[in-house]
Amino acid sequence: MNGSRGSQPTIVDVAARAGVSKSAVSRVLSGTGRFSDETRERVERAAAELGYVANAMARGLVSGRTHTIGMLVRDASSMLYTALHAVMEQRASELGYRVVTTTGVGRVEDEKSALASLVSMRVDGLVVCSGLLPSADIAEFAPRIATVVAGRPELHPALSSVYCDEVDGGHRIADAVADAGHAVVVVLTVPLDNAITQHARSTAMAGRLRGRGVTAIDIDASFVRPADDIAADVVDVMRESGATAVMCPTDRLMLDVCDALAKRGVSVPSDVSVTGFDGVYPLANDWIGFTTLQQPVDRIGREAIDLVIGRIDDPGRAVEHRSLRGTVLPGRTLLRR
Amino acid sequence: MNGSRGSQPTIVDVAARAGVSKSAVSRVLSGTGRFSDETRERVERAAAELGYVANAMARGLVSGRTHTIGMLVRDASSMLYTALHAVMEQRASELGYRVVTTTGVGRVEDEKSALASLVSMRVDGLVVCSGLLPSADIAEFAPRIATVVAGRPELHPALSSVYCDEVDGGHRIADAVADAGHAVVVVLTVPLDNAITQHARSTAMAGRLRGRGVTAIDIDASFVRPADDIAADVVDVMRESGATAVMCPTDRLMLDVCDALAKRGVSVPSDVSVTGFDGVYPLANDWIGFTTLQQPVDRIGREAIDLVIGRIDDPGRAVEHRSLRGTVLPGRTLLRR
DNA sequence: TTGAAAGCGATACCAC
DNA sequence: GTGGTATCGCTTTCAA
Repeated sequence: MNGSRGSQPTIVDVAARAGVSKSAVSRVLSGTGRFSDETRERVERAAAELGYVANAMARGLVSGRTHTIGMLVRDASSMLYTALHAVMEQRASELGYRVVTTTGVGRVEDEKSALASLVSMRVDGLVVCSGLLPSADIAEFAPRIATVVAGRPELHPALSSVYCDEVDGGHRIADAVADAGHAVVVVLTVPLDNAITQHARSTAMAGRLRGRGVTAIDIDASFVRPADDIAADVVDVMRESGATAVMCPTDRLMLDVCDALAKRGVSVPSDVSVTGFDGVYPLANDWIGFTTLQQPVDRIGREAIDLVIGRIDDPGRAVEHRSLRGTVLPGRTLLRR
Repeated sequence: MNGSRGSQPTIVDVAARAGVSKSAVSRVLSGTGRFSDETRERVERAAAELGYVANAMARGLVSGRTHTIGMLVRDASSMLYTALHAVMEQRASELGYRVVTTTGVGRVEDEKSALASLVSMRVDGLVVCSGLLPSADIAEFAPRIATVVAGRPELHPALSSVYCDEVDGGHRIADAVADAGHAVVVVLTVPLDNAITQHARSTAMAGRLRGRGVTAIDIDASFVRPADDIAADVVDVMRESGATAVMCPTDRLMLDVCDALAKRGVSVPSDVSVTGFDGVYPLANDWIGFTTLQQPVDRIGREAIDLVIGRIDDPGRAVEHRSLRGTVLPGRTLLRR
């Protein structure tokens, strides 16, 4: 069967065309073993003429390696994951690996199946970037596949991880607010089961504020709540308490809240100061001017890849947890009182 | 060999544990053929106990189908591709397909190899989302794999495509500027070889302006030029010509230009009106207030998936080109003169 | 140096 | 219903 119909040419087609055995083709194309220049030339020409692309499945099936790292992201439209994705892709390619990405579409079940799908592809390593999936579901595969959790604090004993120090970050941005002289501050908090990272940072913010004698008022910012409802609460609380600042667990929510506040006649920052968290392009930009905590996304992504590949090369390597500190990105949305 | 070491359990391990043949396991797990309840129960239990995940490579090798759609994106950090990605993932999962994504890291060579890597995985279909890769490189695989180009006008006779009507979009946003009474307008133009889409839209903008008697002044906005240099040119041209508006080929560039202009003491929109193109979250947001042309990303993504899957199911299906119209998203950055 | 043959893990078609 | 067996496309011994 030659490539005349729909199917892809195989190594046998190339061998026939080149007039050599399929073993020879395999050696030439994978650059292993010995072969004459003549053989090499014939094989390469035949392969090119046929538009031959090796079947990674067959190859992986026998070699047991795919040179591929699977990346699970929570939400393809989140700028943070998107930024991580870009960094990892870059770093992996420097190290001779390919990255394939899958995502759940928001529900835990989907993420589980997305992860299983990566496992079924027998990727050499796994990088999980999702604050949603429970540790246990990830750890299940860790004994068999090099696995690293990126972007969330994950202290499971079987999983390595690289993440932004959420507590430190929450403290720093809270310090910025306290330093600016705000005495009553609204903190939008996210429940633990919504997103581990966001819960951690909002808790840290509120804690630090209180530790500094600032009155911190929590408002529930569960994912199910429309930003508009949250903004309504913020307005009410501001009226009752005289709060002068609002701290958000993400830049994204910050944007929605600013928008909703504006529609209720409350303008940022003249009526109220607002801070965010994440600090990823494009929202982290002077012109937009968000005051936020910038996560060290470049380092997180790069080190995550280095960690997985390290474990691929040496499965016995010890589990590591790397906590990286972010920095406050000053902007126009936080005013001195 | 059981799963005690690093390797994953196979169908043989499951069969042994369940005390049945591997054929039986295959039938139960894939739900095809007949089997008794007793068999099913034993197999399912054994599989669960072993944490068995079928090897997609072995499966794909024999079945010839992977139920996977490969998506090539230009740049994982571009918001437009990111938005497309999310929509496609969603739609594909509704239709029982998995999406795996790879990206080049900016260079054509990388994109070619990313594409080849998708082909080597023998994905059932291919969606190419990149304004960078030349048609010929994509078309090469089209006879063998269902291929659709999304997000760029692609009229190659072997490739189906879905895209935003760039010319219409350029006209509409230019009309908005002309309608607002601007008589001299700067258009940031991108060369054809930088990005086909951006070239098309900027050309359309300038053309329409001139057609309406507006003076359009082109400024080169090649990718290699820093936004700051572009902004410097804009300031010079404004001074010489009295231009009152700047049209950008993307929201992203618009953001950078606004920023650079602000740093030169030119504020938007009081000193100069600015428009963008793309209209994707998070920049398309009332609070940020960009006046831009919003691409119909949801429809593009959805229809791209429907097209590939259509061609997977029926390879003989005719090539289609769907041009979808965008809409002007009014904002605060375009002022009446 | 080269080719023949034995798998890799799953499916599908076979008799039983 | 069930279990053997050929097969998918490739890498990898092992002889020649």
